[in-house]
Amino acid sequence: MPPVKQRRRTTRQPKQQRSKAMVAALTIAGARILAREGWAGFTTNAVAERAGVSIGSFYEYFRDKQALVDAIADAHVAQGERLLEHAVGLVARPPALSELVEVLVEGAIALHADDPDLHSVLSSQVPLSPRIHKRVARLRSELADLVSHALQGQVARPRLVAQLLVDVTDAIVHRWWVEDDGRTGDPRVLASELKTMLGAYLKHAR
Amino acid sequence: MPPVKQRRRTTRQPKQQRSKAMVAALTIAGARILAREGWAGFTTNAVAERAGVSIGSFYEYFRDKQALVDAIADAHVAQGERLLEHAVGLVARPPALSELVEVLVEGAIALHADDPDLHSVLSSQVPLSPRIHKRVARLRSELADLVSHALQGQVARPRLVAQLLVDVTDAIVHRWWVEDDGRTGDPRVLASELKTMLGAYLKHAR
Amino acid sequence: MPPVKQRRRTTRQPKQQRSKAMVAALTIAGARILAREGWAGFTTNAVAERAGVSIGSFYEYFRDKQALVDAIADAHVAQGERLLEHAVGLVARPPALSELVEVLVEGAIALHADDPDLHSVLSSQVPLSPRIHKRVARLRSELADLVSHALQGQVARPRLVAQLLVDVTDAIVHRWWVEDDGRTGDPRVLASELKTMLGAYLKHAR
Amino acid sequence: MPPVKQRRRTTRQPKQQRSKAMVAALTIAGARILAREGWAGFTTNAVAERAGVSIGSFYEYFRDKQALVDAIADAHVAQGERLLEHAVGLVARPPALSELVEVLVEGAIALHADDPDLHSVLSSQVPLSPRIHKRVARLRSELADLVSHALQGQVARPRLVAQLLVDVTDAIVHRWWVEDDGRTGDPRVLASELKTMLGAYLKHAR
DNA sequence: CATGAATGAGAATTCATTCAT
DNA sequence: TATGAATGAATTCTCATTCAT
Repeated sequence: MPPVKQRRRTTRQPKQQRSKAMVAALTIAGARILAREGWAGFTTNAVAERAGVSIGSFYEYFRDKQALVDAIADAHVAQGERLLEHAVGLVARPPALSELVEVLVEGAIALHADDPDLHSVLSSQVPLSPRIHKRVARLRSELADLVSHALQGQVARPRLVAQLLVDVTDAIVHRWWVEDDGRTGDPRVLASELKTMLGAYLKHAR
Repeated sequence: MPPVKQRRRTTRQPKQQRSKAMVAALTIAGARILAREGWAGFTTNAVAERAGVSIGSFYEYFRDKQALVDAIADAHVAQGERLLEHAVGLVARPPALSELVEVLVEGAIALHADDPDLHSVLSSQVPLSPRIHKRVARLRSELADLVSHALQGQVARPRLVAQLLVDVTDAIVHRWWVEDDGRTGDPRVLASELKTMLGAYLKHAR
Repeated sequence: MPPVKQRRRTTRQPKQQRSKAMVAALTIAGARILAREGWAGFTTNAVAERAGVSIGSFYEYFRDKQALVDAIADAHVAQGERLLEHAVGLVARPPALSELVEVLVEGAIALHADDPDLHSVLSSQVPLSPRIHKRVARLRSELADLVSHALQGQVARPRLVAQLLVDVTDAIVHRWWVEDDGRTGDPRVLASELKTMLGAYLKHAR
Repeated sequence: MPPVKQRRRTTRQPKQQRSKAMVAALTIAGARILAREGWAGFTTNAVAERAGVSIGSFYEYFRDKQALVDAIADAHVAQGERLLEHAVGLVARPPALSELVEVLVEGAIALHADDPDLHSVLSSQVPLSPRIHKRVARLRSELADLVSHALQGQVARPRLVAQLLVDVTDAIVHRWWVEDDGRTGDPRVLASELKTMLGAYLKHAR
């Protein structure tokens, strides 16, 4: 990006600034309504009102309702990506296998602990566009690549093993943390047992 | 003006042949629409039309839209229960650990291979009543009991291990067969690796 | 009516017998529903069910819903007529003015005490056909004639006075007994004062 | 499927000019339809169409159909209150008994001469909410208080007498002017006789 | 650009009535 | 005649979206 002159600092790109603020306000308002009232309460008028914006402006910034849904989902996934990047930064290179399991499971839990109501509604009621599904799939895939890299030389077929680790961890934590009806039992105990399972698997795959 | 609610609303039980046929036709039509067009296309008028029945008849047999949703979900879960019972019947008593893993994973796959589009819509868009959630939870719980019983004396804390086996298998198969956008890779290969993982875990837990 | 031979006593006019029973059952069932659930709960299917008759038979005996409403109203008015005839039979000929007032007011009260819920619904919610309105008007008119006759020679313009007596009594008792929201006060005290008023009027008109 | 009820439902207060005009247009259109076609023709779509407004706008200004009914009834009662206040203003303080009777009867007639078709439908077909019933009861009660005050020192038990005067006058005029099917006779003649009756009563009660 | 009143297609549901058996 | 399953027009109400100001 070419350096910008110091002049006109206070008024630079007022349109884009304003636009971004508007989009952010609507996205946040929408996420809140979705989390608190579910899909049934999520109407464009309700979102605009909560964002303190006219319904006309809503349609200035979003083509239609689905566009807002996508923006909310995008933001949620992006937040997940950020959490993940952060966690990855904390890991020793290369990590010990036991550390890998620990980080994977705790990372998944942290991920699902972030705005769990929104996460729940998003995954069980909201019609997400294929783009969002792809993005989530890509995120998992990249994570599997990372894990695969860490497993190089330690297990046979590291990519496959990595894929399994990531998918199992995410799927099971999702079920225990967001889908459960209180039937399954203490999720912390289960998570501990999950680590045992993954550890045993890695030891065996070595 | 909607009349004050105080009708007996029998919604005549489907005792007669004809009634059963009607309920079946509507349930099937509804399931087909749900599978093909998703929740958005699932309107009472569309279901009645596809079933070749008047909208009035729809409400003769179902109290309201939710009742049909429940019937569809019930039928789907019942089909799952039937598959499960069948699979259980095929298992040696007591099964070898390797057989247990085999049956669990293949059973889960068979379960999710049954009308996967419907299964997908049902689990990600449709507002299911608590009764259905309970029923699914109970099904899983009973399966875990079964597995737990088979593990008696072979592992420490069999109920916990069984719970983990069942939940992991179901969650991961659900993801691969129902949620996946074609990113993950060949699910058969993954399933095979899953068996390896569960086998390693059981061996370790012994 | 020509004398009927004694033969075929037990089976005479089975059709008309049955028909009358049917009409009566439906009329009574309809009246009960109207009284208990109001106009909102008064559906043809509900009436047929309560009468233990199929909806098809309903339409065998009544052209449409309005015909049943009219039958119910007719029966209610007829019951009123019967009460009136009875009361008239008890009155001295000619009655003293004070007795006349007494009988009028107490008669009106008795009239309104008969199935007051039905009476209330009939007069404030149900769309009655003009025929019924006419019949009620005629009943009042005939009563006024009766009263007028009793007043002959005792007051000037007896028909006018009679009309006023009848209308005032009926209107005010209707208001106090069926329309009142519990604001007006003790209706027995008011009724007593009403008699005072009517008495004073008759004395003055003499 | 009707969304779960939890909206704020402001039904924006008619603060602005435009809003008031809208509410007025819908109320008037509703009153016209009620008067001309009765409760049966009174559908929300018919009202909106007659008001030259979309059905959506109807629900922007009225929570539901009952809210419009209430508004129409409120407006009708308010008109009655206005007439009454006006009439009261014209009365000498304290009025002679004969003037009191005159004002009461003529006031009641004026009241019932205002939109008699609407008045009729409102009192015999429309399901009015308790609030409206209370308001009408209060209006009568206040009128009785007024009359009672005027009767102080002129009759024994003025409140009771006042109550009777007001109730009789209102009930009988209601019957003659809005319920009558042309059977009763010339209402003006009857009204004159009514005054005679009330006058005789008051003279006697003195 | 922003506003928010207005729109109207569309969804759920009811119930008087019919007609094949 | 009796039955009652079936019908479908009609009704209430919602909410995504537009457009005049």
